[in-house]
Amino acid sequence: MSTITAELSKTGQALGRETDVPQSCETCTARPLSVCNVLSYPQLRRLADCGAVRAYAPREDLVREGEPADFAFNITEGMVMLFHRLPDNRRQVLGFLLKGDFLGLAAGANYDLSVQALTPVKACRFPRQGLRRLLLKMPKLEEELLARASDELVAARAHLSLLGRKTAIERLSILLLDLADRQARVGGSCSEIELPMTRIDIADHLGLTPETVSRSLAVLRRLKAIQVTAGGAKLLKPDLLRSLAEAPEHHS
Amino acid sequence: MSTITAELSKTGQALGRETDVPQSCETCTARPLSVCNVLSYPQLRRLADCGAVRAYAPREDLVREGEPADFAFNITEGMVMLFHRLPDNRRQVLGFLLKGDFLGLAAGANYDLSVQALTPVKACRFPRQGLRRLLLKMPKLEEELLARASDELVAARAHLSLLGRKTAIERLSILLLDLADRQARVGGSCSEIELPMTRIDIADHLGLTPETVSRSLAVLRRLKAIQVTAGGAKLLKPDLLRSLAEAPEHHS
DNA sequence: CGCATCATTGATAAGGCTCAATTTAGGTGG
DNA sequence: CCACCTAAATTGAGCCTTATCAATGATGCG
Repeated sequence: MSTITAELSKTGQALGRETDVPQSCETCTARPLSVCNVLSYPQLRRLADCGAVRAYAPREDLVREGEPADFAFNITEGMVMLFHRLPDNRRQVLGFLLKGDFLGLAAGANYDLSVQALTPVKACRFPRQGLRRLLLKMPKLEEELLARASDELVAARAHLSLLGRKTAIERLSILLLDLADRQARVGGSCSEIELPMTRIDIADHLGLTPETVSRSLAVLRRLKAIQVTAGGAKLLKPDLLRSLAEAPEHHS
Repeated sequence: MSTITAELSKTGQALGRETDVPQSCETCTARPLSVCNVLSYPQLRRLADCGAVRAYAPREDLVREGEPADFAFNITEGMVMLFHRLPDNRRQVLGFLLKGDFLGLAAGANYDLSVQALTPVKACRFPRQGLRRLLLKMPKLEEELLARASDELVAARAHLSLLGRKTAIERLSILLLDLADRQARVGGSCSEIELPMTRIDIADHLGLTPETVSRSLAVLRRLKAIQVTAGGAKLLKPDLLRSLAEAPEHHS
C-alpha cells in the first residue's frame, strides 16, 4: 500500500498533473482489490473522470429492480446485498458484495435486481454509457470485467447446488466460510467475520426462514464451531465448519 | 431457409469455393438460432474450419467436470443437460440446452460442470484456443457470445429464486412453461413439449425428489393443466400454469 | 427512556422426503 | 413377434426437516 502511494507521487511529479491519480483513488483501499487495478495511471484517471464516488447509508438502495440501468458501481467500502423480489413479496437474496466488487455492467436496459447497502457504503458510480465507451479503449479492463462476470456465473451456479441440495446446517456453514474467505481477502481477520445483514436477509439468501437460521446458528454454537457476537461471528473451528459444509448429516 | 440456400449457392458461384458456406453449415437448421448467425459467409467458413460436427448418443458425456476445458460447443440437434456433482453424490442439474445454445467458452482451465446428452445430439465442437484467436477478429461474434453469457447469468439467478423460494408445483409449472417457450423457438409446437430427461433429472434440476416431481405432475394432470405423454407433455392450460407458476398456494 | 425491530426459543403443523410396493415402459434375445 | 428383464414412473404410508405461529428477550435508535 505504501509502495503504491510512493510510486504514485513520484509519477505525479515526473509527468505532471495530467497523469496524476485522482484524489479519491490515491487513498482508495479498494483499488488493489478492484478492476481498476489493471489500469495504468492515465487510464485510471480517465476512468475516475467518468465516474464519481458516492456514499450510501445502511438500507439505502443503490439500484432498484425495473429502473433504467444507467449506472455501474464499484464498491469501495462496506457491504451491499443483491436481491430479487417475487410478485407476492417473497424475496431471494442473490448475494453480498464487498469492497472491490463490481456491479451492474451486464444489465440490460433496466436493472433486473435490486441492490441495497447493509452498512455505510462507498461506491464509485459510473454511467454505463461512458463506461462502454472507455472499455473499447481499455481491453485490459474489459477482460478483467469479463473474468469477474464469469466468476459471478460460477458463484451463482454453486449457489444453485446449495439451494437445491443442501441442508440448513450445510448452507449456514458454507455462507460463514465464504464470508470469512472474502472478508479476509479485503483485509479483515480470517476468523472474525462481520454479519451486518439481518437473519431475514440470511434466510432469504439461503432459502430458509429466519427462525431456522437462528436455530442452525444455535446448533453451530453448541458444537463450539462458532461464537455468535453482536453483528458478527467468530469461527472457532473452521475445519469442523468445512466438514459440516459438505455432509448432509450422518444418520448412523 | 430456401432463400438462404439460394443466396448461398449464388455467392459460391460468384466468388468461388473460398467463401462457400461449409457443407455442414449449409443445411444446418440450428444456424439461424446460433451465434454463427451474426457472421458473414467468409467468417462462417473460418469458424467452421476451426471446429467439427460431432454426434453423441443419449447419456453420452460431452464434458466431464474436472477435465481440461479444451473445447466449446454449439448444440445443433437434440438436448443436453448441465450438472454439478456434489462430493457425496448428490447432484444439481443446472439446466438444459437446446438446438442453437452455446456452451463452454466461459470455463477456466478445467470444466467446472458436466454436460450429458439426453437425446441423440449433434454439436459443433471448437478448440477453445482456436476460438479465442478467431474472436479477436470477429467482434460481432464476441459480442453475441457475451450477450448469451449474460443471459445465462440472468437465467441462473432466476433459478436461484425458484430453488430458494418456490413450491414444488410452482417449480414444475415454471419448468414446463420455460421448455415450451424454448422448444417453440427452436421450431416445435408450443403446447406439445418433449421431456427426454428422467424424473430424477427433473428432480435434480428443481431441488426435489423424483417422487415429488411425479406427484406434482399428477396434480397438474388432475387440474387438466397438462396431459402427460410418453417422453413429453401437452400443455392444455398454459394460463393456468402461468398463474400456478407465481402462486405459493392459497390456504383459504 | 421507550418503542420498534430483530433475535431467540418453543410448540405445532405441513410440505416434501424416505422407504416400499406396484405399474408401466423400453430394450433384448429367443 | 412376443416374452422377459430391467429401469423408470407412479402411488401409498409414515416420518423428518423445516415452516409457521406465538411468546419472550435483546438491541438500538429517536
